Amino acid sequence: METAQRAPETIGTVLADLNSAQYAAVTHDDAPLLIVAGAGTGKTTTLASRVAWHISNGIDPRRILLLTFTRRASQEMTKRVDGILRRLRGDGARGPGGSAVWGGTFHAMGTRLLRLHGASIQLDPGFTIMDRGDSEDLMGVIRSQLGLARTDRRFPQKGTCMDIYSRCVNSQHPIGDVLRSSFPWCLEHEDDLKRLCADYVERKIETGVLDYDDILLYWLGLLEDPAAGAEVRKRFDYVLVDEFQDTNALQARIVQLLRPDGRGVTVVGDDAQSIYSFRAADVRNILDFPTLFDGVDVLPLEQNYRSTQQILDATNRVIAGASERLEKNLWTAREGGELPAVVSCHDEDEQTDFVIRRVLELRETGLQLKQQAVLFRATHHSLPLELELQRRNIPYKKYGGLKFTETAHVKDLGAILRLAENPRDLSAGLRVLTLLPGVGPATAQRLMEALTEGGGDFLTWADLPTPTPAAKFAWASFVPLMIDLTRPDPMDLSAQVHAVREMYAPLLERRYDNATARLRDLEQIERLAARFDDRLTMLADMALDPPAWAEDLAGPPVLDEDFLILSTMHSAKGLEWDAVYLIHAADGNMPSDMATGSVEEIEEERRLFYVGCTRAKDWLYVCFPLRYYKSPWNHTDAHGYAQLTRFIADGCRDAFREEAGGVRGERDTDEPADPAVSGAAIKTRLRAMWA
DNA sequence: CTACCGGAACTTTTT
DNA sequence: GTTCCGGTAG
Repeated sequence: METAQRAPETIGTVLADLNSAQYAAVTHDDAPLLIVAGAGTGKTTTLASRVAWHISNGIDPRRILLLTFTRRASQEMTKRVDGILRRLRGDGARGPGGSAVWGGTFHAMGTRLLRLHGASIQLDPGFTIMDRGDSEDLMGVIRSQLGLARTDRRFPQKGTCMDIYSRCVNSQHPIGDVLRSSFPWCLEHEDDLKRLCADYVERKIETGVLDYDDILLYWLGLLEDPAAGAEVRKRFDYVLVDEFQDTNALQARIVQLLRPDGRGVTVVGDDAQSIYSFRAADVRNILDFPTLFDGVDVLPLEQNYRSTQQILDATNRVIAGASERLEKNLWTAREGGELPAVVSCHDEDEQTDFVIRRVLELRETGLQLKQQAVLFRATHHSLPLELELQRRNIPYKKYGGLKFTETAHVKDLGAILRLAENPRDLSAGLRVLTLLPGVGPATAQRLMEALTEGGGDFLTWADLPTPTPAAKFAWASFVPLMIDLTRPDPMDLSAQVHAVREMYAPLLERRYDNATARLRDLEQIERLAARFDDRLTMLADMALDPPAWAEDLAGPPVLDEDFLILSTMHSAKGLEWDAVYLIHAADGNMPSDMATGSVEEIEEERRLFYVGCTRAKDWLYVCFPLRYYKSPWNHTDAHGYAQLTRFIADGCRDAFREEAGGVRGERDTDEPADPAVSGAAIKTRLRAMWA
């Protein structure tokens, strides 16, 4: 507990912990700055210190905009900044207004700015936000309304349509180019896709709804507007961007227009870790940053504080195969260590066995479960492992994959609140209405039209006869609820959620199994609602930050709780663990068969694999099953043989040691004969002696 | 027009 | 296992 009074420190002593490269980056002047931060080089420390540096120079924190990739990253950053500021003030207690910095994701900050300034570009600041699933649903509705659902020449599914649309917007390329480069199998539908996207756009405009991409688009629009742009620019002296390698064309343009001369702009990133091009992120943004402004300085951070020499050697070899890169020579002072291992397993079950066995062995030596992580390419890759962990009562937590805010019951509740907030919101309305028994797409459509004609007043519905006999009962409680939620004197937010819950509970029970668990989630949301100032803010947070909601819904963390981490490699970005297990590292999964169409795609897979490997501090296990039982959906006993990922097989296999995943024979050979023992390994063993 | 059934086709990564 | 489509009963 930091409650003791301490003497105030100077910024100089605080920065004394930094190495010279970090120090130079932190104290760099206001010229535009690109920090090329290799994996594990203290990027977060550096960026947080730079923010603190600005503040210690007398800059008002509210004039600093700090854009991060996830809220987890932004919280971490804010925590560090606050920590430094406390040291400077000399108080141990929590200081006031610590997080006055504008910090968050592009989407979260864009939303905040659009609420403040949207009116000046004819955007109703009361807009509601569709998450990815809502957008797909709307796309699906239009898709069938336009008659594109007929089956004779199968039209791309709503999710694919959404991908195509989003890709066009984010890359700012015409649909023809996008189809040719990324969705060649959809080329024959180009004209229909155009109609579909055009309609989708119209619907969003008519209904006062923004999707993820719109947030960036309107933000850019705000900046391009002479009057509004000037207002927004006036707010910030400093703009710092984390993970710049994963920004897209729109985001780069936004940064540029926020500070047209580049002064006060700092971006941090690692081109070797660019892994979001499927979301239209463009490595060129970081490679070409030096040409974005005049007088850009580039500072590399090359000392890795994370991994042992042995692991770093291996990961440097993995990335050496990449084509175009910003020059970096990562080195570490953490000499020695255990060679990372390539673990060949007979089949998937053996892989599961191996991981669990080794995880438990390391735990025996004192390494907590949460210091170990299992990483994989696709969310479903972890399913067998999850089953086995459950069976054996080993706690785990999974990042990436299905979010709680994407589960049907949470979405239903959110849609009811969204409809109350914005009665024109079509995706919310159709979702809510078709929840009522006896109401299908057609009736829902009709009711939404009536509501819109009635100016969005839910009394319109009260005057209507019951839409269909089957809906009688639900309709009688639903309409009064909506009227109640839109009263001029609103109840407090928890009470609103409570009211929604009361109406929705019987529908939920009728519709889904394990209703009790789902109802518990909704109770949890009722409690969470108290945190928010208003409904609009809560809904935006739900849409823009699903992971945080997943954590919150999982309940308050138990203090001494320990759990194994499971994560997609994408979600593992920016994190680190003592021991890392990459599973399914076989060609076909890594690189994924879906992503071997072009050299660029394969290169991105290589970087993804690199990101996975570089999460490891002391132990790295790259596992792959030799034998796959194919086609999980048709239950034949067909199987195929797999090979180790080409990213190791092609030329850096000697940076790894070989290990067999089976139990037989590897017991004795594997134990501590290894002469090179890292500091961490010694600590672990020391601890284990008294465990 | 909705609810439900069967067959067919599809399964990457996420703000 | 899922989603999507078309057919059919009420």
